[in-house]
Parts: sequence; C-alpha cells; structure tokens
Amino acid sequence: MQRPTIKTIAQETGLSIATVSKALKGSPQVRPETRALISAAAERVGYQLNMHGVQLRTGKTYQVAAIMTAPGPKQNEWEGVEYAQLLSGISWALDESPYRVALYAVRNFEESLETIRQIVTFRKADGIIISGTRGHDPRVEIMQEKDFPFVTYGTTIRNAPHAYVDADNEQMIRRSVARLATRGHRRIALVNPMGDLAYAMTRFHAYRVALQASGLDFDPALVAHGALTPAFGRECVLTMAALADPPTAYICANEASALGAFSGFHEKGLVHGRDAVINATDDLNVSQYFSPPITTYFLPIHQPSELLGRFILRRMEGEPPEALQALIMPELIERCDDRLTR
Amino acid sequence: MQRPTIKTIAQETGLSIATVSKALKGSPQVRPETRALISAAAERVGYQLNMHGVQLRTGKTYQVAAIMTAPGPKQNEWEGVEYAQLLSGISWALDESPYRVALYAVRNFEESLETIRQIVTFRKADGIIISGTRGHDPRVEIMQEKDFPFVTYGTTIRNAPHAYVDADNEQMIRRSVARLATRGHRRIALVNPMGDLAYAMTRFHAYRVALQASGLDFDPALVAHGALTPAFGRECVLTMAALADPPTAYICANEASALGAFSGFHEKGLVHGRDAVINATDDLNVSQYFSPPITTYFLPIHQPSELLGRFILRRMEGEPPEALQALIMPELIERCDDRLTR
DNA sequence: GCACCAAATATAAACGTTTAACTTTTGTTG
DNA sequence: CAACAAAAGTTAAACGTTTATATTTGGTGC
Repeated sequence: MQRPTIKTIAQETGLSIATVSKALKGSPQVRPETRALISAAAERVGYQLNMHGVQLRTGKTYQVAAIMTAPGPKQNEWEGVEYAQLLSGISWALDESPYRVALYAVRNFEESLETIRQIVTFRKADGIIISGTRGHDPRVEIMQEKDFPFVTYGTTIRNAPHAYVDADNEQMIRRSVARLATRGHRRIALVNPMGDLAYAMTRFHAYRVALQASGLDFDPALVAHGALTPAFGRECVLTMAALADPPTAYICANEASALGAFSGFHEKGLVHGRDAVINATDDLNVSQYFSPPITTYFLPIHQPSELLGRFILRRMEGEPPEALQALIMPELIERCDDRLTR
Repeated sequence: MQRPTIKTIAQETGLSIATVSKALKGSPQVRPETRALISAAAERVGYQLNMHGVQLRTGKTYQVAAIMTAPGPKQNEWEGVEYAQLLSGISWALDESPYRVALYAVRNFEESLETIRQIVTFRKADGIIISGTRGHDPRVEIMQEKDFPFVTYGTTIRNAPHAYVDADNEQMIRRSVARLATRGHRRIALVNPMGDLAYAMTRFHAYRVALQASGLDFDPALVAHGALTPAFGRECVLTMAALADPPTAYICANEASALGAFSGFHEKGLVHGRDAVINATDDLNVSQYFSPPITTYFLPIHQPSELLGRFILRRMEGEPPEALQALIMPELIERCDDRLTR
C-alpha cells in the first residue's frame, strides 16, 4: 500500500489537490465544512505531510543546524560534556514545531566557519545555533551579512547586535570576587576559558573591576586561560600553588576545571577550606558531589538551551534579533563557608 | 543570482539534464570526455547538488536519526553526558558521506518507541541509532519487522541478531571481580545500571559467575540497580557501608556513579584504599582526576561512536547485520593497587 | 431574472532531481 | 560498405508539494 498523499485525499473527497493543500494548512480560502471534510479524510487515510515535497517547493529545509565544536577523537579529555544537555534542550524546544535539529560536529573554529559558510550559501538549514562565541566572531558576521537567522550561546563584544543567550558572567564574577574578599581572601585566582572567547574577556574584565572595587591588587600570575578540561584546572593549581604567595581561592569557569583543581589539591597535599577554596560555575549540578561540595553559581543548562530553541524559532519567523537576547543570572549555591580555617 | 542546478550545467555545456545527472554521479553511460566537460562546468558555476530534489525523487532522506534519551529538564542530575561525544563521533563518521545526523531527543523509553515508530513508518530517516538497549527491546523488533536499517549501542539478549556496538561487559566484570578477589576482597559491591537494560543483565550475570569462580558468596545486598547518576552512586555507598558486613570494593558502571560513590565515602568518613576501594568503567577518561585516581576499564567513547557511524552507513548500503557486530574490550588502567592497607 | 461581486474551488506550472524508454551516433564485422 | 550492435545521448515523466491564475458557484441588489 502506498503512502497517502494529498492526491489520495483529493480523490477520496472529490476535491482538487490545491483545495486540499490549502485546507490542511488552515487557509481561510476554503470554507469550514470543506475543511472539516478534508481533515476527516486525512485522518481516515492516515495522511502525513511529506516534507520532501514541501522542501523542494518552498526551499525551506525545516532544519536547525546545531554546530558543535567537540575536541578531536585523539584527545581523551573531559570537555564539552554539557553539549548533550544543550542539544536535548534545543531539540525539545523544537518538538512541537516542524523543525528538527541537524547536528554538525566540527573539530575546531576554522571548520565551524567553513561549515557555516556552506550552510548559509547552500541553505542547508533555516537557522543556526552556535556556541563558543569569540569577542569578535567572523561566523556571526557571515550570517549577519546574508541575513541568515541564528542564535548564539554566548555574547560577542565587537559584533552588531544579534540574538543570543548567555549566563551573566559579568555579575557572576563580580559577586564571586566580592564574596571571597569579604571572607578574607586577598589572593583570588581566575581559571578562565580560552582567551579569545567572548566570555573569557567578560569574566576577565569583571574580575579586574571587582578586585579594584574590593581594594585588591591585580596579579597576572593568578589568571590562566585555557581549554576548560580537568587537566587545565589541575595544571593551574599545580602552577599557582607553587608561587611565593599562592592563591587562597580559585574561581573555576566550569565543573570540569573545578574537578581538575581538586586533583591538583590532592597532588599538592592541599586541603580544601584550610589552604584554599574552590568556587565554580556549574551547568550540570555536579559540584554537589565533590568532596567536599563547593560553592557554585548554578545555571541548569536546560534553561539556556530551551531558550536557544525558542529564540531560533522566533528568529526564523522574522522577529528582530534585538528582541531575542537573554542574559541569565545563575543562582548562588553556598555549600561552603569558604573562610579559611587556619 | 540564482543557485545553479543541473539545468544550468546543461545549458552551459549544451547537453541534456539527463546526461548531466548521469555524469555527475559517475555513470558509465556517459563517456569520460563528456564527464570531464560536465565536471568542469559544474566546478565553474559552483554547482552543488540540491538534496531536496533528490529526496523527493528517490524517497531517501539522507538522514540518520540518533535517538537520545536524556533526562527531563526538571531533573538536575549529571546523566547522559557521554552523549555529546557519542553524537560527535557518529557525526564525524558520516562526514564524508551525504548523510547527516538528525537528533531526536526523547524523555523516556515510551517516547523513544513512539519516535522510532514514526520514523520507520513515515521514513523520516534512512537509518536509526539507538542506545540504552533492553534485554528484550521492542524498538529493535519494530525496526526488524520493517527491515529498517539500524545499529544499537549495546547488545540485546532475546532479540534476533542485529547490528550493534558495545563494550565487552562480560569480560570486564569477570576480570574486575577476579582481580579484586586476588587482592583479598571478599565483599565486592556491584553498582549496576537500571535492571531492564541489557548490559545490566550481562554485568549481573558475569558478576555472579565470577564470584563463584573466585569462591565468593553472592549477597543480594551488595547489588544495586538504578540510573547511573552521582546521586545513585552516593546512595549505594551510604546504604551498603551501613551493613553489618560492608563491602570493601565497589564496581561502578560509569564515572558519574563513581564520583557519587566518592561523595558517599566523604560523607561516611571512609578513606579510599583503607576502608574500601572504587573501581569503574570510564568513557570519558575523567577518573584520573578523582582524588585519588582510581582503577578503571577505559573505553574512549569516540571509538564505539565512530564505529556506530560506520556501521549504520554499511547497514544502509545493505550489508547484513551479522557482519556489523562489535564487542570492544576496554583497557584496564590500574591507578591504584586496590589492596586495603589496614 | 439579470448583472455583478465575492467566495470557493479548480487548473496548471513549478521546485531539482532521477530514470525508463527512446533516438542518435559511433564502431565493428563480414 | 551495408548491416547491425553497442555506446552515448535525449526525451519525458515522475516524486509531493505550493501558489498564481483561472473558473465556477452562490448570493445580492435592482
């Protein structure tokens, strides 16, 4: 038995395929009785719209491209794990819509640029979602130039306004530093993402401002930029703890680097709460299982990711990008007092 | 300027669109000189195949559906994080092919069943990849019934032969138990996945066999089944450590539950290596950053995931499922001696 | 009962590709 | 060089939609 098409329904009802097509998409051009008749027939024969026909005719793909920059297979490091939740959040947000998530895994920034160029020029998708934005991001420029709908996870700094979702890194760092300063910390380390990423810049800037506000000196030796793996967090602690005047607090940009920092503590024989403390930003609510549990700013990742999905839908419907910008303030979860006990 | 089609090339070369079409897909029906001519013209005008036309004409979708069962947004637990790497591995394997990964995030088993039914009956994809297989998996049955190409991550137990990729859980558990027994452990706990999952059964069975082989008694109190979150790992330790005769070793099914087990140790004041030890299976190579680092069976997730991608390609080309089965033995990484020091 | 208009429906073409069936060209053979 | 076969190329239809344009239907006012 063949899969039913609008032709089937046309024959079934004795109407033309044009009328059926219009009726099925609720056009006011066909009167309600006819529409009901058609819907009934569609139901009866088990009709489902064939997207290929629509796509060919309209040029729309009904795909949202999610560009996922994942570390190469050779690199066995715990990185980018939050992508799973990010993707599922987006997928859910699109659930009721005709759109699907098409995954484009790329190895690095250049590849993502090339992929996006492809998608835009050959219209392989109707919208794009990217993350890991840079201060000045050429991918954003490409899409803006062609007026292609997109949403970024993460802001940019020197690009024209566009749709984005991000955590409020500025506030987070300011409050983190202020809180630690209040608790007597004078040497606060910043374990930051790769320096070219927009949020690394935001965090760094906020860090300096906050230090000043608390009357603390800035020491470049207490700031590190790198891929947010456990290896990096560990390395930071090993290096900084060896300083003549080592930090008493580490602000880690994610849970992976925080875990690595713990590993560094273990290696150096440092005790959390006695020698130094670790604070972090947490997407996955995993810091509560660290030993000991640490203070974090927690932003459940499903929140921004669902927003990304909703934003791209609205953007594809033509809503202006300025209306689609969200900065979410993560919630402070104090699992430690974070005053040193010595 | 319009996007070039085969029609453009036909005009450009003075040939018919049929010849162009054949030439571009390397049909032997067109002679090499003509083919070269056409290729050159295609290159010149920047031609790219429009998939929508192909899809409509052939009925093929060039999509591989990846079904991802992710925990609901309300549940803030660290679960399913390895999916990110799984997906990117699959995506890479498909890179050179015309196929793309279409993501279907579902909330639970029933939804995945329904989604698969949809995909199969309305041919929304050409192939499906699922994970979290059950001992007897109705999803597998649906696809087999319709002779729909698919590969599972994880074996099944009571289903007809099909394409799969899995870690060799049987061997892993046997060797784990034997190794711990050799090191003097008599009370070995098994922190196992949900009981209806195929690999939970495999592991449990192997566990019992291995206990017997080592002359150890089986105690149901030392086995727990549940969602492999840190919460679960923690809960297991809290419960089992309170037993009259508590375990001296915990075999955790993944790194998340192992992390949770550590959290349980911390809570109970247990010291790793003195009171008990934790062993685990690790996909993400994160256990090396635990404090202390633990002994694991390590299977870098990109390995099975790329295999999944390659297998689904071959399966869609008609290769029989029996030829597409892989059981991979993870590598033992001994980071601890695992003998108790007391 | 007629002209007119709006509303409802029908016709036909188009999107880009593949492919069965047909025609033309080229090469081989006796 | 005729006869034919094989090779190379062409024609035309089809896949399932949407939509501009055309046609039919029914209702209104006079």
